[in-house]
Amino acid sequence: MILATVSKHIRLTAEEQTFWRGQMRQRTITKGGFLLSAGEVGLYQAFVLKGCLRSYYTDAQGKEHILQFAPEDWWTGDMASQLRGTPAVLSIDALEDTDVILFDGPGRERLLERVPKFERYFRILIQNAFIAQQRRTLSNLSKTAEERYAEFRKLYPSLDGRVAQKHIASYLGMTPEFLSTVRKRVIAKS
Amino acid sequence: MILATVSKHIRLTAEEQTFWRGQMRQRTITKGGFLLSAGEVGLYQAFVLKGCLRSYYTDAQGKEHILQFAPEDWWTGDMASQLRGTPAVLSIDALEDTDVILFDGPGRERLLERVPKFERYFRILIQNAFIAQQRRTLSNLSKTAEERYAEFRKLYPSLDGRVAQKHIASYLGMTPEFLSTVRKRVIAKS
DNA sequence: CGTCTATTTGAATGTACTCAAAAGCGGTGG
DNA sequence: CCACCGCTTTTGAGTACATTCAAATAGACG
Repeated sequence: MILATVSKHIRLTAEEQTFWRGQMRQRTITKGGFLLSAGEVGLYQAFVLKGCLRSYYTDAQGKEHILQFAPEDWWTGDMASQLRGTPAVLSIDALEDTDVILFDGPGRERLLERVPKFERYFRILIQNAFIAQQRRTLSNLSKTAEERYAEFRKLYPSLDGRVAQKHIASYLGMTPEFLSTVRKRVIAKS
Repeated sequence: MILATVSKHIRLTAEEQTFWRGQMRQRTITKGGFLLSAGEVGLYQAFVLKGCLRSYYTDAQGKEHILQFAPEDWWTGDMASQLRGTPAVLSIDALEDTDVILFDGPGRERLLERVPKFERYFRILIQNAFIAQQRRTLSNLSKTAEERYAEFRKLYPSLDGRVAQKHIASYLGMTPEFLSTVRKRVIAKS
């Protein structure tokens, strides 16, 4: 559950937990449904309880590039858009029927005001996301396609085989055809 | 100055400013000198007052991959290492004689304890860094070498021509030879 | 079962890399 | 002040990795 995740980083009183719950809404997104379409303002950050979302960018040629998968216990959202109220660059949709908990900007602000400890929680959350993102940049710069695929399987153990290969290819920045040949090599080795 | 940068995001009393100053140390790193060598624990986050640092990763084949340039007004450091006390993956050295302000972990904790508003400052700081890092990942996935170089010139206007091209190539994930040909094309267009 | 989409396979192409050599540039010492 | 040295950048030829396009196979879902 989400409170278990939160309490790994900060300790909350019963009253604070209640308030926290009051600021969030729950929703189910059916497979193929959207949490956010590029161009809208991304009102929510979402925590995935069950299922899997993907956030992606559609380039000028109409190609989709997956920035992140968000299976169970991951947060996702277009942070730049929510924070600054600008149109979202990212789209977010569901690869499976997915249950999420949603946080809007005002809800977060109310929470931060009432329970300042959450500043810490959010800081740690984002810090970890940032560190992970840096690692990914370094991977892109220094690793071969084969190594990156192997790395993906470690990062998202539950997703290999669960999401379409063309999506994994998109996340890794290669064509599905090429990933197909890479897989043969990687799997042969393991 | 750094306090100008800080006060863009949070308001500080004179007393808080004094306390903040007390937690930081200033240092000069001469060209070629190191703020951090991979393998050590990265004790500091650095704010650059003047000059330019680079943080980079050295891969198994001994190739260097630049993660970030930090000219004036940028923060840098190996966050994962500082936070978790693990050996740094990154090295950080000076491309020019560079004046920095240093923050160690305990200093930051004291500051957060005494002036909790800084949670907010650090959160915003990291949030922006995270958003920027996501943008870079998307660039790597979706843009051509030419477009990425053009983007670099926008992101670091002061650095093109100021740092060696081989370093820019390393940051962009291409060979210096190839960047050289890319430049010809990009500059011809502008 | 049949249809639609995803994955695999293969051939041809292009983009970026390696290696090698020439040209440019900056600093240092004679 | 100029000549030389070392390092960076440019140029070019040959190569490798990844892409595109096309077709065949396999899987998923109604």
